[in-house]
Amino acid sequence: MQLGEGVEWTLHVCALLATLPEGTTLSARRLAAFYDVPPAYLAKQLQALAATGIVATVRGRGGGYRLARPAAEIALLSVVEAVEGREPVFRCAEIRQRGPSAGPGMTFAPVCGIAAAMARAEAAWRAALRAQSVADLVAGMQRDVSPEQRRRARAWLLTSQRSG
Amino acid sequence: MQLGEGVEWTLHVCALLATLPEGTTLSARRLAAFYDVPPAYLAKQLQALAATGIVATVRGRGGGYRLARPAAEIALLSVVEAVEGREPVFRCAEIRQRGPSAGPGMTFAPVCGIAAAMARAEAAWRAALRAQSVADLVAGMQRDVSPEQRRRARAWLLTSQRSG
DNA sequence: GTCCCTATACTCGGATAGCAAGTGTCCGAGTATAGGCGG
DNA sequence: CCGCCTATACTCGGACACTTGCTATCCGAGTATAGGGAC
Repeated sequence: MQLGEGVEWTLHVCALLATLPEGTTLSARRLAAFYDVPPAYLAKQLQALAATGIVATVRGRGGGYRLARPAAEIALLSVVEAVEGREPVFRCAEIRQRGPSAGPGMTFAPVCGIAAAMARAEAAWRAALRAQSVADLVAGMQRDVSPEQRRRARAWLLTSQRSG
Repeated sequence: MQLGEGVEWTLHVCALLATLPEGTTLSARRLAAFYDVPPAYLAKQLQALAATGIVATVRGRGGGYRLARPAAEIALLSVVEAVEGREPVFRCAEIRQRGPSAGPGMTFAPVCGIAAAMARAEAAWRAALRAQSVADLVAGMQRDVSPEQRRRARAWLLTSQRSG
């Protein structure tokens, strides 16, 4: 079981978009060049973010993506769910109700105990993701990355788009 | 992202094996019949459990599987890791170090902030799974399932193996 | 009747196909910009 | 010189191939049992 690459990509993108000046956007092509990932595939992942309202899109020449709301109001859980879907990680097929021991007229507990146990763990995972926001990521990066490197990245992002 | 069916199957199997009398075993064929799942595929999942020492195997006629240690000492995390693998759910490809902004001589934080955030969530998930044991599953089932149904299932499990 | 031997039936274990979902790509719809033209 | 029109270039968005890993299966290795035969 593994999360798709889109999760890592979109989280990085959200953190980067959060540092943009107001009213600015970044195109999928430019973002893909910045991270050296397949442009078309990254665009597909960003579509999912746009569909759930995490990022807003500006179409046409000079358009691109920007955060739809403040970074502090975007939980990591929202991004993960947007890309990976909202369905639970553990799917209960109710095998307890199958087989010879499950004859007609048999009653079962409303929810399978195993499904409940897995759901508890999953709830802890979701709670941890819900407690962290994109703003936290930005804060962490601004603490870890040197100012020189931030300046360099910012300069590249502001260069003409023909260099991509 | 979804866990394989093997997780649900093996958890049910562990809970069932925990209720067996000492010195008894259940074969993969019999377990598959009990839950109405593909026998060969269930056997494959049980191999993973045997490889990590969760269940012990008895080969030859009349053999089968039994728990290798008390149910209270088998955390759900052990079962999940045995079937799904120990690799982290979120894989960090270090895309922060790629692209044009990552020139030579650039230094990065020891761990990516995004990877750290995802690791925190995953740690919460693992902790919740580690805090619950197979014995807890058994206790929950004995509380929810009616005695009549338990008797019926037990009777089926003790019947001759030719009826499979 | 008792012991031993053999054949059997049942078990686990790993190697082998099929399929779904994630991965990657492409082309069409849409829009702000840039340039040219007319007034 | 100013405003309008058109062509363009760039953008997002959804539809179409490909690859990896999950799903499912089969056959071989191994062992306790059951039965028959010899003593």
